[in-house]
Amino acid sequence: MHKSLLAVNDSTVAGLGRLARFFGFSDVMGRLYGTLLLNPEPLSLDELADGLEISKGSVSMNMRALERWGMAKEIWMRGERKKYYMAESDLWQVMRNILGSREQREVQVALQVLSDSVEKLKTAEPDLCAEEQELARYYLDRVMDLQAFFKVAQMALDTVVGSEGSLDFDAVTRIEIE
Amino acid sequence: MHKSLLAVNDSTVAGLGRLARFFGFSDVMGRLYGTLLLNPEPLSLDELADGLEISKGSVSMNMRALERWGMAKEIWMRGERKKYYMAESDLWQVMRNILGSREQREVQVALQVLSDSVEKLKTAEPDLCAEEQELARYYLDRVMDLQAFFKVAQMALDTVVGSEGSLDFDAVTRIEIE
DNA sequence: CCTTGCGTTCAAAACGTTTTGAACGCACAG
DNA sequence: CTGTGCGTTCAAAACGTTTTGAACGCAAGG
Repeated sequence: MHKSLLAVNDSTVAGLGRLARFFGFSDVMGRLYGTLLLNPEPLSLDELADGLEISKGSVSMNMRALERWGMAKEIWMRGERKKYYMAESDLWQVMRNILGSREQREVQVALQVLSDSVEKLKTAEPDLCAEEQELARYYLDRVMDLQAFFKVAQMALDTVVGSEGSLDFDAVTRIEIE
Repeated sequence: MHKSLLAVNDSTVAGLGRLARFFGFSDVMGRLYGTLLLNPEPLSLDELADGLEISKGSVSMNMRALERWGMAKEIWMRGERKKYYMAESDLWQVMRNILGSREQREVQVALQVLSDSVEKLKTAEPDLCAEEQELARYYLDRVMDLQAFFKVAQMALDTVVGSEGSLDFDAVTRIEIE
C-alpha cells in the first residue's frame, strides 16, 4: 500500500488509542476501533490481531468490550465461520453510548452521595456543639458547591445524550455564560 | 468530632478521589484536595499525611502537582516554618485551569494531526492507482468526521475556559441541536 | 466418530504507575 | 558552628492493570 495511506492509518490508529485512554478505555480498544474505522470491509479477529500485532486473546476480549459499548458490531458473512466486525462510524452515536451508560451513572451516584450529605448535615445540626455547628455549616457550603457543579455536568450530559444526529458548531457556541 | 461530620468528610474525600481518577489524576491528589476543601484552616504537609494516612513524600509530591494545576495554594503563616495549603474552592476556576492547559492542548494536537492527514491524502491522491484512490477517499471521509468531532470539542472547551464566574444551569440547557 | 479451524478463557508474566521511606539539603535557632 | 525541624528527592517495593499463550470448548465437514 502507498506510503501516505499507511502514514495516515498509523497516526489515526495511534490517535484513537490515545483518545480511548483519555476516556478510560484501554489503548488497544482505541486502536482496534481505529483499524476498523479505516477499513471499508469488515475484519476478522485474526486480521485484527495480525494488523496490530497483538495476541488473539486480547483482540477477542477487547472486541467484546467494543461491542458492549456500541462501538463496533459483528457482521455475519455467509459461508464464513469467522467473526467479522465493523466500526460504528457515527462518532456522535458512540459518544452518546458512552456518556449515556457510563458517565451519567457516575454523575448520578455523585449527586446521590452529595444530597445524602446535605441531609445528614441538616439532621445532625441540632445535636452539635457550637464549634461543630460552625464546621457543619462550612461543610454544607462546600457540599452545595459540589452539588451545583455536578448538576451542570448532568445537564450537559443530558443535552448530548438526548440529542439526535450530530451537534453542530453553532449550537455549541450558543452556550451562554452567567 | 461528631459521627455525621466524619461520614460527610469521608464520602466527600472519597468522591473527589474518584473524580480525580476520572480526570486522569491520581486518587491521592483528589483526596488531598477534598481534605483541604473541607478544612476552614490551612493544613500542613504533616497534617495532611496524618489525616489521609499516607507518606509525607507522597503528600509533598502530590501537593506540588495540585499547586501546578491551580487546585491549591500555599499559605504563609508568619512565625511558622511549615508550609500550609488551602484548596482553591472555586470549582469552576479549577475546571478552567485543567481544561485550559491540558485538554485544550490535547485537542489542538489531535486537530493538527488530522489536518496533516487531510493534507497528505489530498497531495498523494494523484500518485495512486485507482484502487488506492478509492481507499484514500474512504480515509478522507473518516478523517474529516473525526475533524468535525474534535472541532465541536474544541468549541465546547473554549466556551468553558473562556467563561468567567460559574456556568449556570439555564445556560447549558440552551445548547441547541442541529 | 474424528479432525480442523475458529473464538474464548484465564493463570502467569510483563508492564506501568504509585507509594514508601531513608537520605539529603536547607534554613533557622541556640 | 551545630542541632533541629522541615520539605524534597528518588530508588526500591508494592500494587494494579494489561497482555500473552496454552488449554479448552464448540461447531462443521469429512
